[in-house]
Amino acid sequence: MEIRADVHLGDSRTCLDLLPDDSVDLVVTSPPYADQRKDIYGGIRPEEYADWFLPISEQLLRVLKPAGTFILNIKEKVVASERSTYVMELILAMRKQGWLWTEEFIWHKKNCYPGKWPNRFRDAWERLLQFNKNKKFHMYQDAVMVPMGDWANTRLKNLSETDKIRDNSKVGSGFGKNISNWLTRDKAYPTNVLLLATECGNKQHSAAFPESLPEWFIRLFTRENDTVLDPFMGSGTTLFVAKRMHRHSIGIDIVPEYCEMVRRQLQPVEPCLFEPEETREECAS
Amino acid sequence: MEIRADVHLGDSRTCLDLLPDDSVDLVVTSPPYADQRKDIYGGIRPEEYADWFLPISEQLLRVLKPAGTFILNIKEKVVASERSTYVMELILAMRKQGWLWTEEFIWHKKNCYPGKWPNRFRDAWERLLQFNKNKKFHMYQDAVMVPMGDWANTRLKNLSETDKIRDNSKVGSGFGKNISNWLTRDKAYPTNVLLLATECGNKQHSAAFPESLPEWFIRLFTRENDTVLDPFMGSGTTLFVAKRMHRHSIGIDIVPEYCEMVRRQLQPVEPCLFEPEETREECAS
DNA sequence: AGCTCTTATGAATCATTGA
DNA sequence: GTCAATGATTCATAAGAGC
Repeated sequence: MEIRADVHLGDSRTCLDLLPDDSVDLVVTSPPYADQRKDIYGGIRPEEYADWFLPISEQLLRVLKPAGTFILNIKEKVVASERSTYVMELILAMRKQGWLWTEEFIWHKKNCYPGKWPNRFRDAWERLLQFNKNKKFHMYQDAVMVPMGDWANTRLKNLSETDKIRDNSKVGSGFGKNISNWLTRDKAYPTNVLLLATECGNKQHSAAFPESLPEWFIRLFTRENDTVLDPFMGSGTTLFVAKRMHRHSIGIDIVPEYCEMVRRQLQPVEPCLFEPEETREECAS
Repeated sequence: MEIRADVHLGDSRTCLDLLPDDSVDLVVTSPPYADQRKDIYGGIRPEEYADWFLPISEQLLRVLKPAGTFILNIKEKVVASERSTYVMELILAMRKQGWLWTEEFIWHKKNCYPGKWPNRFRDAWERLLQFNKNKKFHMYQDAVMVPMGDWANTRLKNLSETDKIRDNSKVGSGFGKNISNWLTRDKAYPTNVLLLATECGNKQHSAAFPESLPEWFIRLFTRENDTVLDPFMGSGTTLFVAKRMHRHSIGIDIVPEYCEMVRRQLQPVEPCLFEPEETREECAS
């Protein structure tokens, strides 16, 4: 079966109209935070954030399947020495819209941004809010099991001293490329805290989250041939991960350059081997 | 100078009247969560939680010094498959009361309670909400610095095995015995995520937080001879830590047994050596 | 392959300066 | 006075080079 990956250029406030009701199994996205990156997205002010986002979440509620899940990655910024309250106000408003606020996962960032201020420490965590349409939803817990403490004990001997000291609890994070290779009897269920590093690669999108983040939620809330939606696609991390995991995906972004770039990278690489030079260059870019 | 540790038996809603204005440097407490421990505290329903807590926070706002800090350890429970919103509503209400919501620290629990549910993972984190009266408050950041990664990398190899083991797992959360002995250039400021284990001791109080938790905030927000208040004292962890760190402390609890127990344990142990048998027993209990 | 060393950089925050 | 732009500050991690 062919795995689809559709990229739509446009504003999620209008583009989501195109999607049919009850057609998406998982929405996972990281919208622009309030007052951030105003050069690209227009910069939503904290006090206007809920009003800006609610029409979008209303559409998401429509296109999501009854047993589907919506994961929202967000963090409030500091305004005048206080944490903004717009995320809390958004949660309260989305519940009135009909969403269930099922859970709040924490992304504990191993390598957060440096800095020093007189009355504040470095911010090392973000929210991963889970919303659902119904109390019953699909959750494939076995797909994200992590190696047990025993594994960590034996394996940790081979790690550097730094690793031992700074991070001696590998269980509970739930990440790793080779999770599927571990045997069931050696695995445990993870917690609602995700301990992983921010991406350090040279992504052109200024706020790309690490691949392991959508990967974990796609694994947890979908199966093969399900459909994943990211209404703020950005550099396309969610779509690439979904394709690799054999899930259909839909991405929406308002920036033409992102859409072009993602479309290009989504094309299969293999055919290039049999095509003339000039085409090969385009595929390789 | 004598370090005071006062224990008041009674309800914080009325007992706090006894304390003068602007007299406390730090409030750190873990109140009964909604609908928890109803056998002891009466069990506050989630929808009534803010109304129940607001008179107390109003008193705390009064007794706190202008440059003081209020740390509130709390986590919403799950009600009907959803996270309750009473913590968010409390934050919004306290801001209207005059509090500044300066920061939200995360307590990342290394060893959280085991268990398995069909649509939920283990809860491995709690909120540590920081409130202040003013934008300017006392914060002694140097007191909680942690060794740097590079330091661990290069220097630890030269330490003995004993030293390695003894210092294990203290890094990253700002805890440890000899932090003050390390040179300034080898230390880094911590983040707003506290990675520490839940206490495994056989405390009689059902919700005792680990000593390192109040210790960290006492170190960060007070100096010696300052005053720390815990309006929900419980087993008295905050008071014991404060006394050990040479801070005055005030504890309030509605349960007579807790008050008696804490008063007993706060008495110095040395005099028992010169007292008759029956008194010694009481001190030792 | 392993190990060490170097380097770039990531949804930051505050104080100050300028419009 | 309010708002916007700039500079100073800072550290864990991944990736890559070199041996």
